[in-house]
Amino acid sequence: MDALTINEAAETTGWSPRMLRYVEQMGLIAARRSPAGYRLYGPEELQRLRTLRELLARFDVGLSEMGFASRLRTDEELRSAVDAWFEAEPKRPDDVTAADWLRFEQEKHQRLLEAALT
Amino acid sequence: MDALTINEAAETTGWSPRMLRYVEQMGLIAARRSPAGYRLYGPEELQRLRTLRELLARFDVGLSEMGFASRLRTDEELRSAVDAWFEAEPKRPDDVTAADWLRFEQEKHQRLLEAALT
DNA sequence: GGAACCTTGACACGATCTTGGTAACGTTCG
DNA sequence: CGAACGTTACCAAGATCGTGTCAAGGTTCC
Repeated sequence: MDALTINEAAETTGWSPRMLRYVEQMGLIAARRSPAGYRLYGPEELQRLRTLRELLARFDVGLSEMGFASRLRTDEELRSAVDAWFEAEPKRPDDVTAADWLRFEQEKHQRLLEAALT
Repeated sequence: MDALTINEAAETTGWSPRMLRYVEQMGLIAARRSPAGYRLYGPEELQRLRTLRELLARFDVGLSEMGFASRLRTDEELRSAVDAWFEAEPKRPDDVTAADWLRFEQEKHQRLLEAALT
């Protein structure tokens, strides 16, 4: 049975148990639970936890920022609102047509992608 | 001459002057400057400022989170690192092929889109 | 049954973020 | 020139983040 309990997981990942719960609360890595409610970390989660640490350190990113990134990819409405805002960069009127067409194409693929993943 | 100074811009957008400077510092909306260094807000910026307010309020998002979203789309290395991390969701090996192909297609369009906007 | 674990919830503290205010100084314009 | 406005730089009150710790109680297992 290859699943570690929270203290063991903390041991091998470098996070504190407290932080593992926090990471879960941020919606980033939710361990599955034993029948009694104990968190169980499999190899997948352990690896992701280590990778997450590297990522945060390397780019000086915070957990809450990763939490937001997570929101961006689960909340479709938020994502498109944010995308729309950024895409409204100062542009001359003629840029619109081509760019908008491309955007439509991209979003079509996006929808296909999401449909394929459900 | 249709450009407002910072206090006027604050008036019509609902931001405080202090916050307009802060928004700029977050890398979200930089007004152009007069020869003397005064910030000048054109209709584009004013509209974006209003939209930004709505967005933040509607989704309960903070400026720093939008700042991070901005980082995500300018720092290519960061973006791919974050994407990679999220894509490493628990998935069975067979899910990969179709989804990955679609993702490739989507990214191709993304690149085209970015090229078209520069 | 008791030691050693797990759970959630709370309090706490330093660091950082948000936002306003003020000071010191340059610009615009009647 | 002087009033009204802009700039940056700094201080400060309150909120949030990251993290530890502790309490009250359930689980595991010898």
